[in-house]
Amino acid sequence: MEYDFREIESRWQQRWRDDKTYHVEIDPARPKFYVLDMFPYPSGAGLHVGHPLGYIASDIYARYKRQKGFNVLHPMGYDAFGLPAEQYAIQTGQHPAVTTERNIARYREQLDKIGFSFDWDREVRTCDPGYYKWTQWAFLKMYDHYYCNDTQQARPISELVEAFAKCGNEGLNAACTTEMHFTADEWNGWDDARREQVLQNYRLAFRADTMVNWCPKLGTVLANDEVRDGLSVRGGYPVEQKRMKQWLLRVTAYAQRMLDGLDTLAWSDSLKEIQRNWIGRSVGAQVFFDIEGSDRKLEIFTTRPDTIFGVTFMVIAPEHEWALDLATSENRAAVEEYIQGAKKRSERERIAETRHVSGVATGSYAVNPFTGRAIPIYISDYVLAGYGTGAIMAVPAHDSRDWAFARHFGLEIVPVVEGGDVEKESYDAKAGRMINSGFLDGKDVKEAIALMFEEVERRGLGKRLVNYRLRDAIFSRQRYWGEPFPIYYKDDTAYPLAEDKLPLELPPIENFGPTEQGEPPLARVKDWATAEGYPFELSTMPGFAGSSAYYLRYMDPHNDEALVSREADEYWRQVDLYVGGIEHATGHLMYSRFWNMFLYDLGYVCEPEPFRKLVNQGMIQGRSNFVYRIVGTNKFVSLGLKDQYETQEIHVDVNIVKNDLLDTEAFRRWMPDFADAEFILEDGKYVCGWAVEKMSKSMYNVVNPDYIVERYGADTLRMYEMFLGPLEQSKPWDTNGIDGVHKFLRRFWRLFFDRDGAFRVTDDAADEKELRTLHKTIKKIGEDIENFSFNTSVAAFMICLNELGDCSKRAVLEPLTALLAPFAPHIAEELWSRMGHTTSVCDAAYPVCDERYLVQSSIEYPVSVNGKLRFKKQYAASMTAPEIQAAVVAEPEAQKWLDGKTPKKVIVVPGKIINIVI
RNA sequence: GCUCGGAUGGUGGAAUAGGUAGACACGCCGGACUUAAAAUCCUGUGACCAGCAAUGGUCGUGCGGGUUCGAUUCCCGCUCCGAGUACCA
Repeated sequence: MEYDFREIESRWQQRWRDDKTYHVEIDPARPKFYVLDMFPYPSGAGLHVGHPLGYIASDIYARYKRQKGFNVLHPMGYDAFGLPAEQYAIQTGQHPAVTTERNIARYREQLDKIGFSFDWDREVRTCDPGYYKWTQWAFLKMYDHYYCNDTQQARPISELVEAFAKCGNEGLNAACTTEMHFTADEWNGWDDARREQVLQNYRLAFRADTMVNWCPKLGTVLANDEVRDGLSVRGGYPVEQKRMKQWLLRVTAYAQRMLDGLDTLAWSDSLKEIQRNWIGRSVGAQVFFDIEGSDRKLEIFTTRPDTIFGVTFMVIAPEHEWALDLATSENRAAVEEYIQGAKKRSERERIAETRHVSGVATGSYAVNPFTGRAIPIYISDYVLAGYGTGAIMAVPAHDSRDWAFARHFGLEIVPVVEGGDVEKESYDAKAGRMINSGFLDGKDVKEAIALMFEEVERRGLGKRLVNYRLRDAIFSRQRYWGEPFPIYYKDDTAYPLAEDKLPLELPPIENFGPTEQGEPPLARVKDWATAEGYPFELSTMPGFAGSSAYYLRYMDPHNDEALVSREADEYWRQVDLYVGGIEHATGHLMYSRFWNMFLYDLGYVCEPEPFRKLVNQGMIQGRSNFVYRIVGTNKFVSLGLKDQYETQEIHVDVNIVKNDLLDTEAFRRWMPDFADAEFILEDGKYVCGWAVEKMSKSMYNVVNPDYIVERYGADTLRMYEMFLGPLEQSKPWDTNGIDGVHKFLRRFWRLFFDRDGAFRVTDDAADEKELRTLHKTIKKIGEDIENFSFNTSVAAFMICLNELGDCSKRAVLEPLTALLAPFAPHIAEELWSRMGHTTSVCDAAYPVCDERYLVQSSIEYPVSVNGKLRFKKQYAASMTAPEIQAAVVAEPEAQKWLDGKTPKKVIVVPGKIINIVI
């Protein structure tokens, strides 16, 4: 009987649907396990063979855990709001809701064919009003809270209002946009609008006038993680800096907790490192420098206070608010020109000119508080307005950028750390002996930093300060296809919508572009206002809003009363295993952690961290094939002969190439141009060239999982994707080689049936050798799954089959079928039921490894003489190292090499190796 | 520039508390079955040298050193590739 995977797979997939095999409910009697995949954005192109990689890995793990007795939550949904659907809508006029729905249906169809154990009753879609109600709800909660630095948690804004009325903001230690000071009398004298303005300074979701990344082509602002190299991540369009009034989330308030939390997570070191760099904590000193002829003091931040004696000038950013004020009358024109020039240049141009020194003197002077000398203040765009205070103390001797600037403008360079030649280049040393530094002379750098912190504080020049690179997240997008803000305006003052009015549903529109006035698409909606006529916010929320708490919603997806019930949250708690791409390291994975910590502060969730263990699957690249056309002809020459001609390399569809051999007939049919193509073959074959490239339509290297499932079956696809290589490694998809895995499944199938198709599994007792193979395999597969080493576990199955030979004993095949079930669930279900089981193999207990069968009675030792392998010898496993030592020296083979001499020493590594040193 | 990874046969990849390098698979060579093909099965397959052969020897995990009886694994110095980040003071 042949292995008819098509029939088997479709029949079992139907059964699983009908029986709701993968439906889960809270079960306090069983331990829970939550396995989550990063949910996909349903693009119009559908899935290619790379997308399911992570889903297959997590599915194997989820099924394994279920067999181990866990109540496994393994849901799936769609990140359905987003830019591509909207861009498509602008071009075609098709409503994003329609195209999104269509794409989701296509995704679902493709996913179903692979045999995942998702509980589809728990599906969420971020664009469902029933879902985004809770996205809006969380936003309102953030709007209604501030961050208290003393207690290190979010607190209700009402507490602030109370405190302000009593004693102003004196002694308040809260996260805020800008430092401000006011008294209770002042507060009580202000009207609502003014008070609201002050409160916005503290709210965790707030509106502020800040520099934002504006992408004219997309017509929207973007968060920092959505911009790379001055271009938008989506689309690759130029991004400029612009001052705009926008909604933001105060993620910076949680910087330290997000940093500390990393230590509690089972994430890869590289991912943690990416987040640490993104948060960018640096400890330093805030120091105020006197300005000559002014009451003002210039505030700077430095991580190297030890080098203050070497400060010979200061630099402020062109955007610094004092830039114009500091310009003396004779320098004013030049300063204005420089500021204008800096403003005009885009972020990209600034990056491109990175090493080009430019700047202008203000004409003003500050005073070095330690040397007492007057030092000039410059303006230069190498100082960033957005980091620290937008002003620096320049130490040209020990900072390469300051050095280049000093050289360009002929400024003094005073070394303060011994070593290096500051005439040639800066000496950016973090260790060494201090010189030219008064009371610090002779001290070590580390010691000097500590002493300087004390000295700066003692003299009242400033204080120790921690700075973060992390910026608050810009939360509004001037787009249509996103969650509307539950915010309305009265005279430009924002007010929150009452919670019972949620969800505020996205109104239907027909034209999706921005208005002529450049307003977001929602401005086209008549009556986009409250019942009282107050207009709603016109922008919508960004992509990361809907994906920040979706893992919570899966726990309790149909709850109308809460994001997640207390009962569901306390049972499922957090994601135990999260599988997804590394590209979300600084976006989704940061925002989710922030969002979760906030909900934790408010007592809505019981775990501070959302994702305990995280595995990043590698990217599947494309493997392109090429044919070589002789220039000016329609003749194609095989790879090995192409150097004899002048050829042109042409991408060819990988689906008409097998094992790098071209199907020439299919090639002629592929494109009209090639219909009368001629071929110059080698050994009667046309061999194609190949290269690893990104998987994309234009390279003709996209492989559709549907095609693989159709030809080889879902079980083969699943196992082959795992067999391809280590899960976390990026690797090209190569359909060559899939036969090996398919062959394995067929061989496994044939152990159960004889030539005539009769079921031939016997109840004979398994022999010693078979049991040893079985238990070795049980142990290996179990360990491999725990380590996410799925490629070696597939190999272990193959080895097992090679060792078993033609074994058809139930005692062996039954546990092996259960073992195989997570990898190849369809064939396992079929064989499991053929063996007489009426319950799903999903619920079969994971086979237990009997260690007795792993113990060997004797061990074959490789024996080396002076490190070189010479012969092999068996010794009983019970023998001790000294016994083996004595025995091996007495062996005739050993005596041959010893030649009568006594060995210097005999090294015995029990169970491993013997080495005789002469 | 900084940070973090990586480099093993024709190919994908195994094996690192230092201990028989190349598991498993693809591909390829040869063979069986077949009118033939597909499918299936068996055998060989890192390179080089010697031998009719069984077999034996030398080299071999990016490069150069070191530690060790023994290094793909540890240490030092490079080369190349990939990822992240980038005037972060």
